[in-house]
Amino acid sequence: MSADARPTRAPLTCVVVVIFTVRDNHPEVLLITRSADPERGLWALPGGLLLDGEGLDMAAARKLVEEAGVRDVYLEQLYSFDDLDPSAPEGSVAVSYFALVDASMVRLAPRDEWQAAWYPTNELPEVAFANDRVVEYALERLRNKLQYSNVVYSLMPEEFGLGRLQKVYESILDQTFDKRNFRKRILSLGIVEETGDVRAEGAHRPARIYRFIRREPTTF
Amino acid sequence: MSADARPTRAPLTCVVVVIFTVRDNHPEVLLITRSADPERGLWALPGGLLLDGEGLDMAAARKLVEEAGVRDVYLEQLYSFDDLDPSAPEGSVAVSYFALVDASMVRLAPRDEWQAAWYPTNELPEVAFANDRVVEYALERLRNKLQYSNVVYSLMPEEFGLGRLQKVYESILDQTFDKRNFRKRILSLGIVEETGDVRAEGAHRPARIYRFIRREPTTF
DNA sequence: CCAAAAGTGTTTTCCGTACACCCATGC
DNA sequence: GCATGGGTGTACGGAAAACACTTTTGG
Repeated sequence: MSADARPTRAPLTCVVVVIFTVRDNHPEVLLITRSADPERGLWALPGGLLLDGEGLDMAAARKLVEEAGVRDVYLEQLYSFDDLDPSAPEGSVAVSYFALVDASMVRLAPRDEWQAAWYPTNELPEVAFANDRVVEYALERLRNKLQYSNVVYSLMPEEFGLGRLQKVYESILDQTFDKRNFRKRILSLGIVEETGDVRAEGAHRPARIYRFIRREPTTF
Repeated sequence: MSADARPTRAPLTCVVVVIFTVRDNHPEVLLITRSADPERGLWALPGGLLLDGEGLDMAAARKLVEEAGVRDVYLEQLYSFDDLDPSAPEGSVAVSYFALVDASMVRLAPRDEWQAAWYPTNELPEVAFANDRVVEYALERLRNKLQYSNVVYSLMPEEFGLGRLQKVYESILDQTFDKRNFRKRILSLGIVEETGDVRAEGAHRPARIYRFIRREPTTF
């Protein structure tokens, strides 16, 4: 834009997606073993270059389909990092996203060349490209987002009991809540409604089943 | 990253900076008339390509120095847009930033080739590259940020009266506050301290002068 | 003396938190 | 009958909101 001719840089731009789920009361992210250099063989977040004619959101959504087999889940742009791959001489920009998926909806594509696996966010393996920083940042954003939005819908099945919902909150925020206060808060938000059904899940009283009134992002 | 060979896209990546200030009880942004195609002659946000060896933050900070003559102000990455310049065949990614400057610190560089001017955020001229969307997004983020951080320090001079500070909050949030409640809230945050001075500003009682204890970003 | 902004406390409302017991079920 | 999670109401405390008058100055 300026008229002078200082040497400029055309960094390679790619997307990277932090796909969260909650399994076994732990927040987990999807990692993939890299099949190409650099960092071949290391675990990394799903990501890659944009296809021809593709926008950033589209590329991130495509990764979700390719790697987790899900679409129409909560997906939000996170941050653009310029320092994840110091090996790129022309510089690199990684536009990161975070996504929330219900573990029961996920279908990991069977692969010959590389593998995909869920890792608890606090027990990541060695990862390429400082991807642990990206996960950390995404987790922080997710924790904030839980406070003032309904995005948790994207981590839940269609129908669920409030106990299950509470466990998801507790897993991500890494703290426990009083059952009565939690229910009061959630119900007062008016984001869930009773289905009328109950479901027996074990050797105890069956739970009333709820669903989200709107399965789309809402800010309180 | 994948082994297949679908055609990929290497979008041009640039930075764009929304520089906010408050003048005359209005939030304003710095715009520049474009001296080059495309969109020559239209107003646009300061921005451009990265210089060789430069990171995103560095490029944004450089724009602040070049266009507003300020450094060490609050600067935060905002969002990366992929649809601001539909004319670019290879695609374009604009990494946007927002900055907060005290109007009295700004020294707009005198230019032959193009002009810079402050515009109230609600009275933007016709702008290039959908920059109005970027401004709108930045303003929203700024409004949120005011609620839970001290970033307003970057919009204020070193020393100021609480009435002046309240006006800045009111200008940006476009609402008025009760004077007593405002003062209570600010003082209880413990982010400002009295200098001990007072300053007479007009035909009324002089105001006690305060300063920010820490002129760096803090989250409440 | 008048206009203009500075400065000051109390009351009420609302929300978040703390807290303990009974219920329905499977085994 | 016992272990397990489901389900319920009340009381307290702190923060935010509502609200009106006096002070100091310049002109």
